[in-house]
Amino acid sequence: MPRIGMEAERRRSLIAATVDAIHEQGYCDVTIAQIARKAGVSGGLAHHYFGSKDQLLAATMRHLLHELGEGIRARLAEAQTPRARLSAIIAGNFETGQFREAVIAAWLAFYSQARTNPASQRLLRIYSARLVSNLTHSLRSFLPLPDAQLVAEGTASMIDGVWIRRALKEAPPDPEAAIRLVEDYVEAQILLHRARASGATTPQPDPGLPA
Amino acid sequence: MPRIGMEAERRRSLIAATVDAIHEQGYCDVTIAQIARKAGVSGGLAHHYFGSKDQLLAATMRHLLHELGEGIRARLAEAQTPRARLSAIIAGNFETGQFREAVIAAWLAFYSQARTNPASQRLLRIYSARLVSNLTHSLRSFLPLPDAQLVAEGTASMIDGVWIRRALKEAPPDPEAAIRLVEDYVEAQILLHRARASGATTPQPDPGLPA
DNA sequence: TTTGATTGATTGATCGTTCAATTAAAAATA
DNA sequence: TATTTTTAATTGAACGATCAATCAATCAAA
Repeated sequence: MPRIGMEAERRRSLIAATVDAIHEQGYCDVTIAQIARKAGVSGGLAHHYFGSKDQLLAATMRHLLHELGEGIRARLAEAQTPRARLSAIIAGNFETGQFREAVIAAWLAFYSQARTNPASQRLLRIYSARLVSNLTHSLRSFLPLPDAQLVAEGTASMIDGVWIRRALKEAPPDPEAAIRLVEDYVEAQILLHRARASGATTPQPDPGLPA
Repeated sequence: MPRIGMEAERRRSLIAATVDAIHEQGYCDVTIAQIARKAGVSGGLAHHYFGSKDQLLAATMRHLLHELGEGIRARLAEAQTPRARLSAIIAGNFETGQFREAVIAAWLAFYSQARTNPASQRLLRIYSARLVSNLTHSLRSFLPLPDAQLVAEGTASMIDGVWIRRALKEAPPDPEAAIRLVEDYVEAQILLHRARASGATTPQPDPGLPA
């Protein structure tokens, strides 16, 4: 079998196998042997190309981040207006291929793992900061900076929340419903903050009882 | 040392130690020995009271779900109006004691683990369904059923999203900022859906380019 | 013949789990 | 009260299984 120039293909299939294995076995219980078998190679080869289990998992995470980022970047390049840029970011986060059960399982695991792994944490923070920054910038067309920052953080939270709640559902992912939920948030927030700014008497949330 | 009636105390401290250990080591790398040491007992005792590592982790999850549920129930009992009930649910989800780094780490791990563990999945689904049901019921005072259901799902997503994004931050958790974000969502959604229902010309989200 | 790809048996360490032995509080007995 | 017996709590050493990582041997394309 040994043909020349196998490395790229092996790396690709091992990373894909890692995502599937996490989906099926769970991040904690996944073994190199399972991943390798799924990729159709021996366990030794995974070490040969990635060095260690940790590095394979890290490479998988970088791959997912990269794919998501590329998808969003492509959509942003086509967007003509600030409002269209907002929609591009939102839709990019729920692109088919990303918003799949196996990928969701991997993301969840990485979020969990990033809490104790500095390298993973750094990656996620950079991605998250860029997302919020992009959102804030586009929102500035509609809102003053403090409001834009608030809504950007809210939008990022809503996106992550829709992702995480996917992990609990049985029905197949519904990107359109997900997008609608986030778009509704953005739309309503723009209206609400504008109304507040214009001094309209808007009903305030009930503070409830003190804790 | 052996005094009588230690079981309740040991169970409590072992569960507390489990949460802390997950926080420090990460769910995957946590060992019975570490948890036991943190609780000040031997590894054997953890098995004596919980049977296995899996059962200890499951008990910890049930404990967290129970605490969160009790907190919300207490707040709901004091709420007088539908709007106050909404705020009670939201505030309950960010109660100090729940909205802590260690607890967040544990929740994240459980969400990830629930994907492959049917028992954990069932627990999370039941909790999630109850949350959405409570939200929907209170929202019915402001919105027709389909809208109420949508906003309830959105609120649950926003709560989960704010939680998960906590895991990425460095600064200590800020319950008030978290509550404000979710309250803003609810408030704005009620206004938006009412405006749409009353036939007002509301700007629609930019559909963007087809995927 | 050379070279990179690939394997699979092996190793070494880790960790969940078990269990026989030990401790000291509580209960029973003298 | 003093002493013995009982009982639950607790330990820590030992076992067995799992798995990441290594590496010498093999294979086939160049």
